[in-house]
Amino acid sequence: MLTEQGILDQLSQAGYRITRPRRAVIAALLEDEGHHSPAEVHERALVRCPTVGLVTVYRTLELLADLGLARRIHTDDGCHGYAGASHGHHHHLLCRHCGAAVEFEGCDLSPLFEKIGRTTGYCVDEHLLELIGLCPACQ
Amino acid sequence: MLTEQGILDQLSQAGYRITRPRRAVIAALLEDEGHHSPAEVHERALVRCPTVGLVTVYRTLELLADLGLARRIHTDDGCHGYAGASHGHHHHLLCRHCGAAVEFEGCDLSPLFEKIGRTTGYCVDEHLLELIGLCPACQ
DNA sequence: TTGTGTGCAAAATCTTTGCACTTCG
DNA sequence: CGAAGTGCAAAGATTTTGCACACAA
Repeated sequence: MLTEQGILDQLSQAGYRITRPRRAVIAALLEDEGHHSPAEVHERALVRCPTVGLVTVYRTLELLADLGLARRIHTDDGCHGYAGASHGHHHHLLCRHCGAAVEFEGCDLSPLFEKIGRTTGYCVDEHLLELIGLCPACQ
Repeated sequence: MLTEQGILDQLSQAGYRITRPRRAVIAALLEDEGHHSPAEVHERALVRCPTVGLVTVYRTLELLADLGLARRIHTDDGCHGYAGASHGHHHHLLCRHCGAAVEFEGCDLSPLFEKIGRTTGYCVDEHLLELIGLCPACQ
């Protein structure tokens, strides 16, 4: 799990400045394990830095994601969500009928990636997995 | 694989009307294996129904997705993409740098699905897997 | 014929950009 | 001090909604 301090260090090492708005965004992002829209992150960040603008939140989230310090999350409800980079590698399980979404973890696809990598020459380091089925209530 | 005719039948059975714009959207969606933004689907649909509006594309895609006849796909580039419902079994390997896409097969995720099914109570019968990495040329 | 479906235009969101001012280093 | 970072306002892009007309069934 990447801590706030760890992220700040990496930002700094990458040549970016540590500012109050950035601290606030990072803290807001790490506040819980969920993923949040830029607007939600902004709302939380305001608590720590009352002057921070939504624009800065967008820019900071993009920066963090590009540096691998945060992750972009995509779900049916609200695309463009972000989560701390190390908040588990979870995927979504969707109910085709009622649309309920559940997160799950523990997918170990490394063997598959290696196999694919050998076959295609690609260096696979990221993936998107979405499962679709029927939830218990809809079966 | 759900065919255009199959989708039309199901729409009809569900009490929805078969119209030219809807046919055009469905055909556009099934035209290839990829997933596309509403705007892309619209552009393709225009070939078959020159009067179809973007709004109708949005509404039709939403309807199809709700009925399970199309799927919403989320990726980093362009959220809100849609694909034919049965295209779930074609997987893509994308190069993050040059965008090259390769298809691959032979993913055997059944053990994972069973495990997830036991844990969550869901009956998993479809999935979307997308791998992202660097192609040999870009490494 | 009837009411679902459609297109248009406009509204509501969401995201990005330009620019002068701040502030970290 | 100098350049990166910020906030504001405005522009762009995307998605939704209201409404009168069109057309499947």
